[in-house]
Amino acid sequence: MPQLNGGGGDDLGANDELISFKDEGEQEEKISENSSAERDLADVKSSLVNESETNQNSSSDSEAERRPPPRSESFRDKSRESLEEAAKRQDGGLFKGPPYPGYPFIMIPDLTGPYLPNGSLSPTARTYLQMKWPLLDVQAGSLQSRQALKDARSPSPAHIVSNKVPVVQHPHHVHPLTPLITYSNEHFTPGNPPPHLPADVDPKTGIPRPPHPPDISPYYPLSPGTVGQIPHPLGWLVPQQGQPVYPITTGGFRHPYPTALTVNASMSSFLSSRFPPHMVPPHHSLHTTGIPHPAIVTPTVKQESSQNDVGSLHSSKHQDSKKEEEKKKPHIKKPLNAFMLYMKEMRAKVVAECTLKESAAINQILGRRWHALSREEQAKYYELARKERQLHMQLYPGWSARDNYVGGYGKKKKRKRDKQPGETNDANTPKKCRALFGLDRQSLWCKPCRRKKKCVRYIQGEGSCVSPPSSDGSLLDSPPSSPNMLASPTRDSKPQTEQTQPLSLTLKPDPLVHLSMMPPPSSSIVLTENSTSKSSGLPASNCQNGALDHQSATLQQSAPSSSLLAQPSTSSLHSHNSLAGTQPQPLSLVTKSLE
DNA sequence: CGCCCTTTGAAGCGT
DNA sequence: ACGCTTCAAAGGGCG
Repeated sequence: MPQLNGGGGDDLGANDELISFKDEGEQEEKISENSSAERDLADVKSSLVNESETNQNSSSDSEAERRPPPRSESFRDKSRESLEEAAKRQDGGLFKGPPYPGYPFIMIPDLTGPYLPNGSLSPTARTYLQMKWPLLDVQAGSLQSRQALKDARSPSPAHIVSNKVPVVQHPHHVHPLTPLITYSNEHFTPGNPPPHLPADVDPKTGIPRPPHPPDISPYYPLSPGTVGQIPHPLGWLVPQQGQPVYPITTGGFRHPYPTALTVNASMSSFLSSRFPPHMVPPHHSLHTTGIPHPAIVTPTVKQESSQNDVGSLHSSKHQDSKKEEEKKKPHIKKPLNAFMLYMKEMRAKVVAECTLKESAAINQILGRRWHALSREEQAKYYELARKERQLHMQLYPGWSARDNYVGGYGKKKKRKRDKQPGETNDANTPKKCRALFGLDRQSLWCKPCRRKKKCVRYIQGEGSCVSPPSSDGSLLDSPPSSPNMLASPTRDSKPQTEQTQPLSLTLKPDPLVHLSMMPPPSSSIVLTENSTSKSSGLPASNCQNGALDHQSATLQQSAPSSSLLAQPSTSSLHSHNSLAGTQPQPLSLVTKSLE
């Protein structure tokens, strides 16, 4: 998808979002209404204002409503199933669940509406939201240098991006640092405005904002009390006091982080939100080279672009010195993309809801959820990601993803797995044995997998890589994350925002589901997830999956995979339904053979 | 200790 | 232009 982006992704922007949406929802768009991309985005963004309403309709909200009682603690105790299975089971409960009283993080309403007690926003909240989107008025100014670079490399019209972001509908005066401000204040500002900030004055209008009600949570997780605890939100941001969020290393970059930026309160708040206070080193007396910011990691992994090193690093010819230098260089991480932001935000919730802690499993769940998100919801994250990139760009003008790219020769390759390109993406591509069967069922793994403990790739007919007896569902809903399987279908079925966003929408069609889900769309999710969860035949996940009727769930679960794989189209949905009813056969792997 | 797993998206690299 | 690869987060699993 990203490739589609004509700009090459440099544009930071809207394009990406649009495209991604387009791609993912290609069918959807055709089916539903092929509103122009621009319009979509615009709508999405403008609609964000009324997010509360939207959210209420969204599955998430309903999910919230349906959130079952506290999860059972048993999950962990159970024999550990495959990540996938675990994910599925856990996933079942993800969408449900009442607000967690003790939950450490506060989520912003618009994004996490579903998790709000009532799924509704207080008037204030709305106000807050309304102020959210005036962001994209990015002033090319500070970005120019960097963007110039980018432009040089790629034709992508960064400037256009900044200007074009439809979101710009805000009439407000734009502060030079607007991007940051909006980014931070409006997007990330915690419910409690930073102490240093004059109450809540709208940077643009100068009019004091209504204080954010406590219930309004920051976009990014932020410990409720932490804000106050932090002497100065900027503490770690401001050079004098500490380190910029995206610290600028002495020698790291040609253009040190603009003072203005550092001073920018909003920025700080953003940063603090982006990188929650708890992440901030307790002592704000961080030296400039310190690595207080999560984005900057002590370079175990050195940064390669020597060009970044300014004089500070005497490009000594000695390796030792080089190493030292390298060590000195902070590792500036890539800005988080939309999904990463989403994960970051939601992971805690997922973890909280499920006892499951394995990131792999959780990520699977998150991946599904991501697909289940409505465009609007995703748009938010895309937008955030865009800003993130912008911010990152501003902070590290000279930084390039290349700096962290270790694919080159002689580089310590961090290569993880030798997965075939598109392996995960390929709908046809089965899950890896480990993912499929889990550690507990290694007997089912294919030989290579067993030997290596690491699944190379599922080979049809090979070894015992057979679809799990009852766990059929596993495969099927197995990482629907695989775009082909779920993503596209999902999108297809997903009619725009209004529609609920059950995890695997494709699975929804089940008549049963409809019946039960009539009221709140979310219910569908519940069903699906339940089905999946129980697919393994394991006890319901502790993630509160009990709600669903097991039988229906069971039926459902088996079918989807086949339908999905065979036909990742809306039609599949229906077929699947029928199938589900009549033929509860585990097709997980079988499907593959079909192809 | 360090990589793997897992997810999506962005971006670099190679052809 | 296209496709593949790497890296972002995260934390348990595993050699």
